[in-house]
Amino acid sequence: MARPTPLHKWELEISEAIALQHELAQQVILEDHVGEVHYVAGVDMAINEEHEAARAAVVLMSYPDLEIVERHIYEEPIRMPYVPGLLSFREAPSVLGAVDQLRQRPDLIMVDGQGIAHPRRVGIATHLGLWLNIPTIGCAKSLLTGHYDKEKLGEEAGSWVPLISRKETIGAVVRTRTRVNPMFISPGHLISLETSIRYVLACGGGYRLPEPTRQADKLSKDNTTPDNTNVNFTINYDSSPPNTKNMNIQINQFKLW
DNA sequence: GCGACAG
DNA sequence: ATCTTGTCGC
Repeated sequence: MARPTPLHKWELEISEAIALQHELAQQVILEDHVGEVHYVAGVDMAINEEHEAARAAVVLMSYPDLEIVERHIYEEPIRMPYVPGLLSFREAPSVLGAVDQLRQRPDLIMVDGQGIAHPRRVGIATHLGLWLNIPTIGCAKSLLTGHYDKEKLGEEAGSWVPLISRKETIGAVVRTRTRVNPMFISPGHLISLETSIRYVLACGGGYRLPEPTRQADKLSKDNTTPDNTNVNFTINYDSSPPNTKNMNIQINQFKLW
């Protein structure tokens, strides 16, 4: 896939990253700019503590068949610690490294994490959508911010309730599987909440996670040496070294929320 | 003031 | 995210 023009650099101080999110929030589009969907991609990342490496994975699937078309892995040194609200600065660069390897451009991307259901409305799904200019959906396994009526959420797959923050609907709590903990779905960029929910349910393969994200999750965690079967494995040995020490000191000096 | 806090 | 065994339920 052709590399998009970089929107900004990723090596930022915490205060700068937060300021950047405020700017990016102004550019988010929540109307549907989703064309015909033939390909859906799922992205995820895993950490190899032992190697201090981040392994991002992208799985491209046909839609609506949900057959695996492409699989790519991208590995590089961890560049940031995990800071609530700043996840994209830790994971997005690696994810982009994996997405770069796609031959076919996805019509829609499902991301593990929040879209606009974020304190500044710029979760990792939103950030990736802005960077790639491709519709994205945030598919998180737990809540970051917002509240919802737990009583009104049905137990059956397909039921959902709105996720509210500051009197606004920022996403939906969706039961993707009967009697299983719900997923926190929110639009990333170039898509509406209604459409986001529709595609998440349409990509359900009988598991809690939507199929594209589930496949990417599996691939990123797979310890066995990736076989050459539809998997491209790229390692960036000389990317910018981790600057986690400075970050850890900084974390306590800013209001992250 | 205290708690909450994607992965 | 990651650490971890068995186990309850459809």
